[in-house]
Amino acid sequence: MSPRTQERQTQQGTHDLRKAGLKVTLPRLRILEILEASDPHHLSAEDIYKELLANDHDIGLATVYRVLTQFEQAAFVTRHHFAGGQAVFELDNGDNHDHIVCLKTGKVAEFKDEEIERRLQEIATELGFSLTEHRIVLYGIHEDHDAA
Amino acid sequence: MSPRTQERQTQQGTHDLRKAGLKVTLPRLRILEILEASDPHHLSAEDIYKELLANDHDIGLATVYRVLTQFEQAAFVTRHHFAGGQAVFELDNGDNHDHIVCLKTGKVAEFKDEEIERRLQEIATELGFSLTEHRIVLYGIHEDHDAA
DNA sequence: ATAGCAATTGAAAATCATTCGCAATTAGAT
DNA sequence: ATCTAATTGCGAATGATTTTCAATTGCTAT
Repeated sequence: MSPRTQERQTQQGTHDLRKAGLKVTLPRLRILEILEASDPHHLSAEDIYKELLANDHDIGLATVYRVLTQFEQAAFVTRHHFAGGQAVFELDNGDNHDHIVCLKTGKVAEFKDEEIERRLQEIATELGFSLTEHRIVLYGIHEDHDAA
Repeated sequence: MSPRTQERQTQQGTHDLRKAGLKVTLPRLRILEILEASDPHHLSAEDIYKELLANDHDIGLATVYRVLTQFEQAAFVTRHHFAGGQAVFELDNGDNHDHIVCLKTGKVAEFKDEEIERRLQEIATELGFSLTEHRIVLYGIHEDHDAA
């Protein structure tokens, strides 16, 4: 990552944090940077914690969880509970895409489809709901799964 | 529940268990019965455990978890991780429907839609996946949420 | 029916992910 | 520079689920 990019991201992060009414602290900036650098991958709190340690940043796991929860409330990130275990987080670019997970490799791909969105909206309305959000996760086998 | 219905269900359960290569035990039959009786509601392991106790069946919570996991592998039940906390289970009737959850009341409604299914199939194929299953959860506010 | 063995169970301890309590630190307003 | 509320780190606590292990039970071959 170029120093230029780093700088721009940090400024961006500072701006986002202020907008959300969160103090600009090193842990928050660092976590934002890690999320940005990993985009569009999905990281668990533990992943982020390890990445912080690997960069000699002594930030506690509890703080990572707290910050991620705040980021979620501020709509910076989205929390997913795919299969089993721990939640994963990804930067929310506002496009609210959906996911397809390979059952062999665990790899996650993303997609977004107008037809689906429109139809889900209709369905919710038919059932008497005002739709707030949706989560779609497809599970399947990617064709390249055994091509090493 | 009539004795007749009870009997039929138990026989059915016995049959299902045998087919799945599971020994026919009282805990497994009782848990199956509770799932059948509650259909189509979603029960947590704890819910089932409490229901068992309420009926004077001394079955441990660990057993409930073990049995539910076995039932999931045998495709008798589906495990869901809606918002927060504990997993919930429901009998799998083979129709693989989807869910919409009210954010106010937590109530869950179900739906199934051909158009959605068809389109998801297409999307998976376009992305190079062979689709195994899908999970859709809509979150919204039901219009009757504040009508007491 | 009955003995034998593997599968199953209950209870308690262990584990895993996540949250909380609290004293020490820090960002940002005055 | 000062003050104060927000934030952090650490360890303990929590909640859900899993594991361990000895005791029990279902099924299979007498």
